[in-house]
Amino acid sequence: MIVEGFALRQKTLEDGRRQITAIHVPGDFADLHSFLLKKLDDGVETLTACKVVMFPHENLKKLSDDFPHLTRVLWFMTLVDAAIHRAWIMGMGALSAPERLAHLFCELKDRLTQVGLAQADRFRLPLTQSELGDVLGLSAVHVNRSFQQLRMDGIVQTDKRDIIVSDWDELRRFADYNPDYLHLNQTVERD
Amino acid sequence: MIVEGFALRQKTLEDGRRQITAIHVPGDFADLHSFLLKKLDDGVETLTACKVVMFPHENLKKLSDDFPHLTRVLWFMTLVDAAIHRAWIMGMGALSAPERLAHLFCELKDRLTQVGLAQADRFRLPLTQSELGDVLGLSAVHVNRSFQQLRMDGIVQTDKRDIIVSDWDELRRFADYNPDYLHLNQTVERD
DNA sequence: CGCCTTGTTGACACCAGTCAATTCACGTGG
DNA sequence: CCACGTGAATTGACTGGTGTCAACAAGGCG
Repeated sequence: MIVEGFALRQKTLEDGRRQITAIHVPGDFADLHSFLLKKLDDGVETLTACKVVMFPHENLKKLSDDFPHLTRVLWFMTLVDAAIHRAWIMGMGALSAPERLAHLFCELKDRLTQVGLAQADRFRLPLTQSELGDVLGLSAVHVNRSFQQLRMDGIVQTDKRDIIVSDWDELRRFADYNPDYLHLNQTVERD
Repeated sequence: MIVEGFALRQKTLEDGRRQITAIHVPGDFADLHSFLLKKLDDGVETLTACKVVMFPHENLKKLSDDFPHLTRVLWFMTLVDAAIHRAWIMGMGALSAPERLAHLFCELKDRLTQVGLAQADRFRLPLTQSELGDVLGLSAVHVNRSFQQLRMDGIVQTDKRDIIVSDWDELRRFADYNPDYLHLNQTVERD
């Protein structure tokens, strides 16, 4: 399923606590992981109106039988997903709340730029502060206070749901962000 | 590279903070992710004496050209890695410190049982409390206190580096643990 | 025996969660 | 056009979980 919109992947505990484990931006192959894992233990929820392109598992199976290179490209996409997971783990374990928020902004800026959905100084973030809390493992109130700190420090401005940053390098330094893990513009060699 | 021992995957920040993003148990294909991602941004460190079996990328390339089913099996293994990453994200964002520790114990018990390295009521955990802190995003001191709470609640005992649990179901309930994400015993269909 | 790593403990500071109230933005219906 | 309702953002007061620092105990090992 390829999504033309924003979607979230989340896990929910017995007592209602939930954690968002991935953010899918337009163009992402949202549940490619379910091709081989079959029953995926977490659910997907759309954030914005989404056009979805379905890809039946039989077709993927056939494709992976006949086109080794294309298979490697799809595999590569899931490996990038895993690398993003690791970056999030790093953020949740080692970064402060404002740093985590800043790190997420840096990542989304780069991912959205890749699909032409970010402007030079800003991008649209269709998440409420409460949802951001479920992404970062913070309470909604603390997300709000982290926002305020980034605004007071002058490294992030907001306008409605737009995130505005004039000096991305400053934000990247603040968040200790290194985009290598996204493997942007990398190609999967054919031979 | 297939490892016959314990190893850690970790990310390090500029200022020295580090976060462990994965624990490899004996039998894991430790850096299969680097096959297509090439430069992996995090490093691997061994915990115990390890025998390693190297697998050159050219061989993997050839294998994925000629054996679609085997390719899907390898792909599947990396998808399980990603599922484990998501479970860790869930734990770091939604669980308390003792719950996180208990959740990790449940996961390692199941993974070690699969390779015949766990006994019915215990398994060997070759990590210091400080390293556990870097896994769970906690300070070493707080890992120690979480240990004490689990011991006082009577759901975990320790003997040197052995983790001893008499009632796994109780521990699983405490940690809200569901092993589905490990996809144990699942096969990748050939046709 | 004495070092060195690991585990343990206490005191204290601070980051982050909770709860409740208020403001704000926005859409809807009268 | 305005009153109202709803969800989101914001604020304050307070609590509690977790980090930090420092000291000490407990083992493993040369």
